[in-house]
Amino acid sequence: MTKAIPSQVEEELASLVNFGMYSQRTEGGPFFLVFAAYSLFPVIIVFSSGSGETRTRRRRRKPKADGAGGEAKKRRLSDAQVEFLEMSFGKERKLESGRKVHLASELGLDPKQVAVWFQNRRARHKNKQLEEEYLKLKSAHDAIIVEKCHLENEVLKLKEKLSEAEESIRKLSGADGACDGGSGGGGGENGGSPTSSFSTVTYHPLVGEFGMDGEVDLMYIPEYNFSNCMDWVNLYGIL
DNA sequence: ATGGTCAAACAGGCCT
DNA sequence: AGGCCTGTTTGACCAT
Repeated sequence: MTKAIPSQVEEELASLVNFGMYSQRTEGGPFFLVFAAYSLFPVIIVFSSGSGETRTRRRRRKPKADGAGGEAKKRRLSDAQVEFLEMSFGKERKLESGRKVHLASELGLDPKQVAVWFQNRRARHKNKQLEEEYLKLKSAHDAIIVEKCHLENEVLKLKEKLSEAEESIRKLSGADGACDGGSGGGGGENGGSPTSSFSTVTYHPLVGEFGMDGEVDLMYIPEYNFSNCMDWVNLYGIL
């Protein structure tokens, strides 16, 4: 039985509520900045679409007009009302029937309004949690990318050292090359060089040769095949 | 004027 | 059946 409030009641409530209705914007200053970050997170869309993708929602309604033909005005809650509701929400996020009625009478609101406020508040809370979760994952991801870059640099340095060492060995063996006969086996044409094994490594764009398997499924791996770690750094604006 | 953001309100499906 | 969740619409407000 969650029917629309009769228009008379609604008007009375509206007049009760009306008193500080627009003070929130005028006195609140740039409070909208608090919510500006909400639009930053495509991941939130991914999260939330996961549970509801099979639903089909019908298009809908005209603005509600009461029986007398008047327009139902949307009215903001006053600062005091919001503060009270926030306190209540802080104590308990669910709203059982008795508390709803009590809150409504305390605030001079319709119980339906209180219920709607709690619903919307829970939704905002959830969005904020998702946002925080996303930021945590992102910073973990960035840290891993940086780590990967460092490790790949280390690999490059080690490769250089290795080829220098190989060069020295070649020179030394060239010096007594007469002894090398024709067997050549061990070294052979691939030089027996460990570098060849490096050269055949296929680098995963994210985990490289270090295979951080446990982390992979947490990450977004793009199609683009990055040639080196600096591409990642540039892409993500890290370092 | 227009476009963006936010909260209030609504709609429809799901859950208990 | 009633409440909750999620997505959407609407209106108020602000910045440009």
